[in-house]
Amino acid sequence: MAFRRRPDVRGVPVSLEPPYRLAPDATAAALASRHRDLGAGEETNETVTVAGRIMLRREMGKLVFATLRDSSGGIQLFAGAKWTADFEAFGRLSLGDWIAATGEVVRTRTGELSVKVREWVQLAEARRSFGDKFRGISDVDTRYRQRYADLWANEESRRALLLRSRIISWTRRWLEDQGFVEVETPIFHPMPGGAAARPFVTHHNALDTDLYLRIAPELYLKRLVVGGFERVFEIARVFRNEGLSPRHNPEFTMLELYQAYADYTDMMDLVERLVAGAAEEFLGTTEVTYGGRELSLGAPWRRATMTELIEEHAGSKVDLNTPAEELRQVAQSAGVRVEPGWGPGKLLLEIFEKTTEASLWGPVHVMDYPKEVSPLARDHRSRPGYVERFESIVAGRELCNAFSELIDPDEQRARFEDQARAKASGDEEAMAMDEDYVRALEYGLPPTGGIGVGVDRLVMLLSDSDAIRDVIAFPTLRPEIFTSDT
RNA sequence: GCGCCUCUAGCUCAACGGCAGAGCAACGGACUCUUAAUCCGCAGGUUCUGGGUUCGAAUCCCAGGGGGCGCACCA
Repeated sequence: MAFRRRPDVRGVPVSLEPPYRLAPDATAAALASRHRDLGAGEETNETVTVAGRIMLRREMGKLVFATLRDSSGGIQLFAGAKWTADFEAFGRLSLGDWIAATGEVVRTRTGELSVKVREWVQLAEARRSFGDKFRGISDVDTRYRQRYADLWANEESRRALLLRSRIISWTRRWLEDQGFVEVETPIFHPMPGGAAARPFVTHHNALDTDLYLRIAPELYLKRLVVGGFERVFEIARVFRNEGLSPRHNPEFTMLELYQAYADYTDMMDLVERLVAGAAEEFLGTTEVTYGGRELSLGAPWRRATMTELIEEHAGSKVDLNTPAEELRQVAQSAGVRVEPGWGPGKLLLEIFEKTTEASLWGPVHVMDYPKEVSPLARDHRSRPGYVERFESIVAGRELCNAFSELIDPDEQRARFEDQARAKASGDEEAMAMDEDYVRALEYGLPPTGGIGVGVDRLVMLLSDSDAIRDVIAFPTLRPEIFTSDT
């Protein structure tokens, strides 16, 4: 794409060299609130320095009005030949230029709060245009690739990223207030584990060994619980080598936390309080709309078992005791491509995902997954063949995955062995035996509840975004090919 | 990976087989209270790329590239 290189500001440089530092002493928002009562046509003696980008400009002969925007909002600059230094040059500023302006706070006769510019300096030139001054940039590719331009041009983009920052910060405080300790665990893993996903592989030269970018921090966080951190959490960037979609980015952020002495029902309470609390904090209500559809995030959320939900939505009464042949038939008639190695647990999960999950709007905790598909969760206390695991569906999507953690080292070893067998027979996402993790469990992991929450999805939910890319500053894209005219 | 859609001026979009256009931005000018200022003027193109059909292609066809959406996979 070609760009406009500004033809030297009509031969006269607006300023020779931007300053190295400056001290703006007012923001647009602060001025607006401080001078709310200033009447039209009134002037103050208060001299301020504001800084930001020129967004709009209206030339009126010997007067120039410009709209300056800083991170707090916008304010008008009011320049006039009679009182503004370098007035001619002021009128030649481009939309998008950064400037600092000093002058008195006034309200114009037509009622616009303004800084009456005495002195000003150009801080940076915008050689490229920010697009249509009214419609901004809407080309999706340009928006994500040139996020710096998108963020200036589109209020919605800014708003989503700001909300992301605030949600993460609020979550951190919220957890710390409850005694959780934030930790950092390795991103390089000698073997991928803690989730079913294909990893990215890299290589360490000095150790001459392959390392995997983590697909989940889970196993390290539980090692920390073994080590005595009774309540830990990590806001972890994780990496999964899978397809891109409006809801999937290869790197995404997961909040994982582990709480000793808790079980999965405690995790249900916790996620309800987290999501409802964040909604209350940032939207002022737990009654939200997502994609035009109503959603009530207030606790408590519905709790139902996977088999109950299948019966409700698919009309099939199936569970782990259903004869394998019948399960296979139900799965096939639901459109699942059944593979030979699948046991009843896998079939049940597939039936659920195909027939039921998409029609759930939520919020609902889908409880009690088959043990066969949950290698890290503890056996259900009363339902043989199931584990104490739940996923919460909110706005039709999986928001979190949690369980009463498996704490028995022998059972964990057996589960890993099953996984290793699945991997050997071609399941690329199956886990491998993690000897060190089993060893950690042999030192004793107390009963523990754990949960992983998709942070990007939480932000999407509260910002009413339908694309994960909207809540990630720099989403993964195919690398751009640069040519001479880009 | 497969299917469908899409790509025209810096930006947002028209033209849909018959002279490539508009608004905004840019550039020159007028204007002492504008608010997407207004007005006058001027300039701006490998219509994503390559090939084909046609008297004639931005438009139809084929191949490639970028992007979007859906499916698959997943959170």
